[in-house]
Amino acid sequence: MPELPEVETVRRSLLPKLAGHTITGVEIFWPRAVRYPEPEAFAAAIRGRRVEDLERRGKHLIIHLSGEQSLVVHLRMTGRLLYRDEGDEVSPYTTVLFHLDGGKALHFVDVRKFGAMHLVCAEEWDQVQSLRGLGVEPLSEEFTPAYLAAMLEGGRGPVKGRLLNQQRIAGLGNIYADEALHRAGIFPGRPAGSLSPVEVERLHAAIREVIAEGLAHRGTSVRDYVDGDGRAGAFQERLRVYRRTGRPCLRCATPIRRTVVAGRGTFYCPQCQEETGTGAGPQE
DNA sequence: AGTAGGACCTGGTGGC
DNA sequence: TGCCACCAGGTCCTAC
Repeated sequence: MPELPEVETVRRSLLPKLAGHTITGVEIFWPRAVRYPEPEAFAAAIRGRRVEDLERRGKHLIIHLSGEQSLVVHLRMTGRLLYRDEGDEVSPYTTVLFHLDGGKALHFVDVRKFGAMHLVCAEEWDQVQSLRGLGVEPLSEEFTPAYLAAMLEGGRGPVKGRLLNQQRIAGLGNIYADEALHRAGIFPGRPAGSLSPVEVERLHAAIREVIAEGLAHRGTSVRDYVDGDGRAGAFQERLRVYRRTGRPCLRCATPIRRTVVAGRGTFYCPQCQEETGTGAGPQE
């Protein structure tokens, strides 16, 4: 689920609720969800810690705790972090349950069980492999057209593959990559290095635009995603290609197609996103 | 170097 | 209606 806008929405919804709570205990129902340290050590180390702040990096949610420890959570495909009352129903898909003071609890619910968490101090940061060498944040000042151009330069593989590479840009996933490429009028399978400077500019603007709009609508709820209160997002109503196979392109009415690019289901408009890449771009 | 393919899990959906 | 492939928003590992 969670790409950057979804994880950021979870962060914003949880911060005012979690901040100040002390973790009084933890129940681990699916030990593999706890990647570091070992589950027993994890449980012992997290008990008594107070939540100080919540940060996001790429698709990671980082819960900063007292005592210089941080809980790094990755929701992967179906993970949900839910702030609940103690005694509320616990879903059978709950992998880890944190008990909080004040009669509250934080449930990590994850149907597909791909979600993972690490409890690390500053020196152990490298234990979280997916945080190592993470690329730039797409809404940061570092992410410029020149950065995007350098990132795509010389690439013979599909441009979409580069957009999904977290070492280059942190936080883009399958939905927002497809949406950005459609808005920029670029076929996802085009070789990364084949984009003209004008196309790179358009793609840069489109990436920032879809991420910002996704955030403004509190994320995309296609299936599982909800924020820390269990509320769905609304950006799915504004998707222009993702999961719209056969339905008319909102720009030119050509039926949207599905294909596979970089191993991922990929949606595009064959009219607005020409495979040959003439550079003509989307026609208004 | 970079990319493709399988693995990790389980449930929902589209097509027959 | 019912069944069953196929598909799923992410990342990691291995093999080319």
